[in-house]
Amino acid sequence: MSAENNFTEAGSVEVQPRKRMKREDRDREIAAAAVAFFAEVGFDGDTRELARRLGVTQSLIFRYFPNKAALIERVYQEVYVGRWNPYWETIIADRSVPLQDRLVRLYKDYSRISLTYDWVRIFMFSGLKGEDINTRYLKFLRSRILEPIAIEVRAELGLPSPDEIPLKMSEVELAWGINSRIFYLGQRKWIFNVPLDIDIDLIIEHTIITYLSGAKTVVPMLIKQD
Amino acid sequence: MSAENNFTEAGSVEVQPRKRMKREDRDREIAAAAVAFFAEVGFDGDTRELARRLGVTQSLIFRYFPNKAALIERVYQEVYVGRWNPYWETIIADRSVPLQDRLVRLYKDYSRISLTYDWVRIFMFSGLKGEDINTRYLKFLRSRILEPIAIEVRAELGLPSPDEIPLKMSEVELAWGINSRIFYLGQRKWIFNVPLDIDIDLIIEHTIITYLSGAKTVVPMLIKQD
DNA sequence: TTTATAATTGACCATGTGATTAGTTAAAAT
DNA sequence: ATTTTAACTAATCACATGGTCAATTATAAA
Repeated sequence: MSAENNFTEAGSVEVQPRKRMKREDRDREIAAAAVAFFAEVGFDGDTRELARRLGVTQSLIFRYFPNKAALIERVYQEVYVGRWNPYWETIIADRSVPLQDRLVRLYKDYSRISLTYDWVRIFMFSGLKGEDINTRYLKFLRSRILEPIAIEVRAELGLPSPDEIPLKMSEVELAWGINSRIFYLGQRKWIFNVPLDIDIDLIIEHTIITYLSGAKTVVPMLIKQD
Repeated sequence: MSAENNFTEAGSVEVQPRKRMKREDRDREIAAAAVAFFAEVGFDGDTRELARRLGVTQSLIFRYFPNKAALIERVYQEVYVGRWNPYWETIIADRSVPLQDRLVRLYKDYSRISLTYDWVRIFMFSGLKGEDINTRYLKFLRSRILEPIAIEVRAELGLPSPDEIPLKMSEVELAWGINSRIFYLGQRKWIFNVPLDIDIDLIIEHTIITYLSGAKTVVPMLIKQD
């Protein structure tokens, strides 16, 4: 958003896009176009085609980014770092709201970011390329979202807190289940071209219900095992 | 497997690999190497490097495959078509075995194929490339595995059969949850480089329990809705 | 209006890559 | 042994791609 500055007031004349832009603006424009472009064709997409889409010469891109790798690095920043919302981390622990509602709210909001075309595809392209950004992101996700969820589930079920019995890895694995479910929706839609027949928000609700219902059965088992 | 024909009987001398192979053998050798190679680097991997790994000239590859696209097509055949096991389809409907056991058995076996390095990565590479093989595969999976599972769940819960009340899309969506969970394990391991802390077979068991437990709660709700 | 600044371009280089083809040679057939 | 077959190679083409740099020109400052 905010990429458009050619607003047209009622009755005014359409403003032609500036031929020459301020460094900052052009920089942002290139970055945004790169996100969309690489999301579509992958990081092997060539810079000439990217330039063509920008209506600009290829050499201009290299006046804004020292090389292609730097441009790709910028794309990662825009998509992963730039779109993380710290609010997600706070929802989870708010015990004034029923756990099921918290999780539904969290994942409905999270999916608005992470189930976009750009996000899903770039995540896979970078993963397949072997970039460590994915590893780092998922570690972050684990500590900020999944482990907190596992802790809340303990409380919800009236089980001992992690202080008394440390979180088992399998409890966290269970929480991965939610994420895998959500992420797979994005892959079906944006990568595999398999339509989702029903509303995503509804699937999220079912996913949470299924998770909590399963946790109720499984987590007590897990804790008992040494 | 079966790529090795230089078997060495006890005491016999190591047989040197033939410089010139029969068309059939070389054909299979190239195809196998292509699977491994493209799984690693993606379909933009160049044929010269592939040839180097085979210990062969690049031009030889083009004597066996008319062009690179044909080689890639062969890779799809090897990995998707060639590794599907019809036995999976029969397990599901065998009501002499408890449903939970059937599903655990099915997915443990399925995961031995679909959670390999080659399978997972090529699936993503081809998906991102926009090939329709993924779409076709997932449609196949849906009709051969997921819908049958949803039907068995109806029976298990003593609910009306699909003859009386047709399967809801959301019931099938629920079954997608199993698959997404399993597939995500493969992605974590082979793409995102995030170690799985616990045994895959154990996760599969938990996944099935969670699914069935969730289905018990959700499916009756789904059926009632018009 | 003129000058200074910097955004933008066009031509070019070096290298990589899919594909072709004429020739070479190991191995089977005679 | 000799001939025949076909597996394999070396050289090469045409084009694509990341990156460079001197020249151009829109825009703001004077």
